[in-house]
Amino acid sequence: MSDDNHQDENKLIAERRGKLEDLREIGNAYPNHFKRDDMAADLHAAYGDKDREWFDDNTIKATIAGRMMLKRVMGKASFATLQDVSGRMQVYVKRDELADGVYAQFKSWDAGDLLGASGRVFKTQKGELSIHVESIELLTKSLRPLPEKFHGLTNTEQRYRQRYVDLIMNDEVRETFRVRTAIISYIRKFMEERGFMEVETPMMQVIPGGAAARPFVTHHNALDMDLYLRIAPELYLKRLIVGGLEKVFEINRNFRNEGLSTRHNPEFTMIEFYEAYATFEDHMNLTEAMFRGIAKDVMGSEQFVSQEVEYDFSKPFERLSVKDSILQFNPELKSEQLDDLEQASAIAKDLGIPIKNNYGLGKVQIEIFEKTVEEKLLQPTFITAYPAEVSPLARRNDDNPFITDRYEFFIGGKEIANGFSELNDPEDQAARFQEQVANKDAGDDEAMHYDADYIRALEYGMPPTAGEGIGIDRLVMLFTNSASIRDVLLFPHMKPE
RNA sequence: UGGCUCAUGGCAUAGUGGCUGUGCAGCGGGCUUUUAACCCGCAGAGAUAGGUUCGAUUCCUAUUGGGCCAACCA
Repeated sequence: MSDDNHQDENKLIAERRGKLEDLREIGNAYPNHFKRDDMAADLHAAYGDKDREWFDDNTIKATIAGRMMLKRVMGKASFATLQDVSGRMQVYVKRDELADGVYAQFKSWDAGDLLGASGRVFKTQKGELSIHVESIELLTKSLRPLPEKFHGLTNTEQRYRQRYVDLIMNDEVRETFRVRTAIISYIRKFMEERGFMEVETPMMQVIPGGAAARPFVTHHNALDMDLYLRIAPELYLKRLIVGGLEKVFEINRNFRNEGLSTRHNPEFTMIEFYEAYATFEDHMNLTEAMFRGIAKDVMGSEQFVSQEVEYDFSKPFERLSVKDSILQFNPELKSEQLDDLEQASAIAKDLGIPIKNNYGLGKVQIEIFEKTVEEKLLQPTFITAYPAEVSPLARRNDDNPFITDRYEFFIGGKEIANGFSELNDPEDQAARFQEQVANKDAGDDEAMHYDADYIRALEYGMPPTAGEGIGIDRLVMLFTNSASIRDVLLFPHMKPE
């Protein structure tokens, strides 16, 4: 910003600073004594349907507080609109009904100032529920001008950088985050009702595990050692299963040192849960119940539209294996082609997928799946039978060791969840870690580390267990009809100004 | 990281190779039921750095920041 701009901005702020100076001379410029009794939404709910005459016979006193969003001065009387967290309430202020000098002060107050007002509830000639003010005071002076009152704040960058202004100006943004919190609250209750225990496991890990992703590195000074911000809590939660907690979940942030997009933020929220003596099929059912419950109990309907896709969660969610889904969306392909590494690799290359030498058949199949199927899975779909090669923590299928008892869950063409029956064979797990280490040595910096303590834990015996992780941000995007993950994060990651 | 695109008063927008308009907000004045209140007057602006040009906010290049797409991933 240029010096000129800076000066001009200061003109508006300087005007308000001058007003603040005057306030300081009168007394306490930042009072803290005001007690509010009423919320805007409660008053609307209680009296919104009364007609004008009703208030002649019923004197309702109300005391509200909030930010002045609109102000209309008409000589010796004025209207203003105060906004609190619940909504808006109009106040009517008359010079001759206030203490001496208060109306003159009111006229000097600016949009954005925080006010406290008390008076009688009434309806205006046009029928708007309002408060006929008997006393009003300034609670906090706002030094910076609000955005334009009709169009609000639309500049995307400023909305994200100064979310506080976005929240002041845009009702739908407040609503999105209210829904986000309601969904998380619902999920927490959903899990607790089923006997799951909420736990907290390390965010800073010596060995980052539980997913294939690049971690952030930080340093512990006293111990003089590098630590990794977790990419997933998985291996710690499964240690708790070994410890006998049997049903655990954690809702918290993961950190991945990858690119940003409309679906990716470096820190994002996941729920992971693990349940002893359950199978991946139990968890597909659990997931289905959870999503249906969110639609019904949080959003109010099993039928809704998000990003121009119509959903009806009263219908059962589809289940389809990786291979069958590829065949369904690529009708020209034959099953046998997908079972042969050379033929499958040729198909992938035709699709423009770069195939590395160390790719096995399973990896090639997944590449084909991601290229040709994933974005087309608009309706809720569990894709099952993931190859073991790309599932280093999942239990092998009893009938077909090439695949695992694993699924991913897709809605709107986006992966929302990933779950499987857990690999609890310590020797198989050790071998799979070795494969990951070999991949890492071959240059795959997203391959997993060998976690010897995790193997030791498995050697004590982890009961047959199933587990799942759900990306909360994407889930919230679905239900709030948000196109970008930034719209469901209060403070999305931005480069410094 | 690559492609496309955007950057004008506090906010929202328009136009232009030759003194940048408009609305809201602000300041002064008027107005005792308005609601994006209204009426009169005033003040305030082209991200940064270069280049082309008599002259650049406008054209070109680079930089910075944003958005979308692609890549990585969830």
